[in-house]
Order: sequence, then C-alpha cells, then structure tokens
Amino acid sequence: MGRQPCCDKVGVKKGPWTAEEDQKLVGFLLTHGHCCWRVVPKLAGLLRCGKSCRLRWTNYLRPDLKRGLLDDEEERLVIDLHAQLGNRWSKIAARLPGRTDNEIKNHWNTHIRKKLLRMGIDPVTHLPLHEPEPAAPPPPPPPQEQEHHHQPPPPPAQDHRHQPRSDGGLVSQDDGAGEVDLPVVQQHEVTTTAAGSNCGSASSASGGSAAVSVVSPSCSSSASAPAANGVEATEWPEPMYLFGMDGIMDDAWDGLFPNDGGLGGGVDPFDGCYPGGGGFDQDDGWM
DNA sequence: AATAAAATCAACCGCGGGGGA
DNA sequence: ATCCCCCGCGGTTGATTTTAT
Repeated sequence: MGRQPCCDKVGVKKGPWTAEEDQKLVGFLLTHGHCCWRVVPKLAGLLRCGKSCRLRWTNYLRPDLKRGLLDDEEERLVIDLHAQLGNRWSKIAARLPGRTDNEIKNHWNTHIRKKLLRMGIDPVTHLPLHEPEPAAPPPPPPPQEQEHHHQPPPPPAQDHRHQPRSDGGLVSQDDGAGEVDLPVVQQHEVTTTAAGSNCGSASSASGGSAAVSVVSPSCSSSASAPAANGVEATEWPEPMYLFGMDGIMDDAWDGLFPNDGGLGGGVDPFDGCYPGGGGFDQDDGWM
C-alpha cells in the first residue's frame, strides 16, 4: 500500500529550523494548539511538513523540556529502563520528565553505550561481554518477539532492519576496559535491573511488575520532579527566551490549560506532548 | 595555525499501529 | 471487515562542533 508522503515534498523546507520558524510554530501552537499536525504548518505559515513541526516541537520547543546533558541519576535510570525495555526510547523518555526520546537515544548512543562497553558490559543485553570472539555476535537466540515488560534483558531484539552498524567501529573493545574510571555504575548494578534499580529507590520491576513505577522522587531527584502540573517546574527552552515569549507563555498557559481548556471545548493543544497537561498515556504516563 | 578525525546532536525517513469512515 | 489517514516510534543521516595530530 503506497503510503502517501507525509507532505508533498515539493515546496517543503527541510533542514535546520530558523528562529523565525520556531517563533511561528510556537506562536501558533500556543494560540491554537494542534488539531492535527498535518495542517499545522499550513496554518502557521510554515513551509514544513507536519511531521517536521511535530518533531521540532516535541524535541526542542516544548516548554517543559529540560535541556543539557543527562545527569547521573537520569543516566542510571536510562540504563535501568533500557535493560527492561530495550530500545523503546519513547517509553524510557516517558519516565524521564523533560527528556525526549530523541535526546535519550542520542545520549545512549554517544555516551552510555560507550561507557557500558568500556565497563565490559554489552549495551544491548546488559550482560557482561564475553571477551573473545568479537566475531561471534549476539547469541540471543530465539528471535521471538518478546514483549518487554519484565524479563530483563530481552535482547532488545535486533528486531530491526539493520542494526546500527552493530557497534561498528565504535568500540572494538579497544579500550583497555580498564582505565576510565566510571565509578558509579557497577556492572551488577547495571545488568540486574531487578536487583538494584540503581537508582536508589527508583524504579522498577521489583520482581517484575510490569508497570515500572519509576521516577521515584529520589531518582528524578533534582531534576524537576514531575511537578504536579508538569509545567511549573520546568524551564523554558532557549527559543522561548529568545523570542521573548515567556510572557506570552504564561498567559497562554493559563488560557490553554484552565481546568476546562480554554481552547474551544477543552481541547488540549498539547495533548500527548506534555506531561502536566494530562495528555499522556496513563500507563506510561508522565505523571 | 591548519587540517583531519571523532563526537555530538538535530532532523529526516520509513514503518507500524490505532482509529475512524 | 476493509481501507485509509494520521500519529508516533525507532533507526539513520548529515551538519556542526570539538579534539587530536
């Protein structure tokens, strides 16, 4: 079934967003919300496809985003969750308020992965790397599509089409897996999600409850506990400041999320985009 | 100081799922 | 029951920045 392209490729701008575009998008979303991403760019006067707008919003413009590197706690939580969920970045992100799946995915690939490898831990299975035989890849035998949930390291299923150059280059175990002082995360701490939930109290699966009730206060700690409302504890992303929109935002927010939603009919413009707004999946909830 | 290589991160692509018609 | 549309997800790419030579 040939899918329609998400947008008519012609006349659609691609590449980095400009401040002006950001401003248009934010301005539009704040005043109108998004009924359907497909029409957002048109209505906002942007030469972008809806998908691109959504991505830009969720990954960068969303007001509740926390920017900057993940701190230790967050990192541990990510590792812990990854051990349980595999590459389900959105699920993982859902448990880290203010973080996006893209951000976590990037951080994983650029930082955490390497750390684990240096520690001699397979970032995929979270099990100790069995030294030799670099050639012999992952044993994780049965291709059975396991539904995450408990079961610890479901080899997050190389399920996908092409492994990201399975390590390609990156590591070659090179590193005398020794130096690098990576104090905190001990091997066992990492692998055994169950046991440790490295995050102090945090998370998860003690035993395997499907619902990983993570984000214990201590864990997300510092970082903006999921503020009751989600919003208040966060900082506006730079662009907002740049645009001098914070004022607008304040008002807009009040207008947008009055208890019954100021936008005609209680439509939550940020449904699903933003934690406090009540738009997130219960189970995975931002809560 | 210049150049090359590596690392990082924003953005794109394509697929699958869910829901409505 | 089937088809179609939209959304969201995960993988990948490419531009930019940083670090090493």
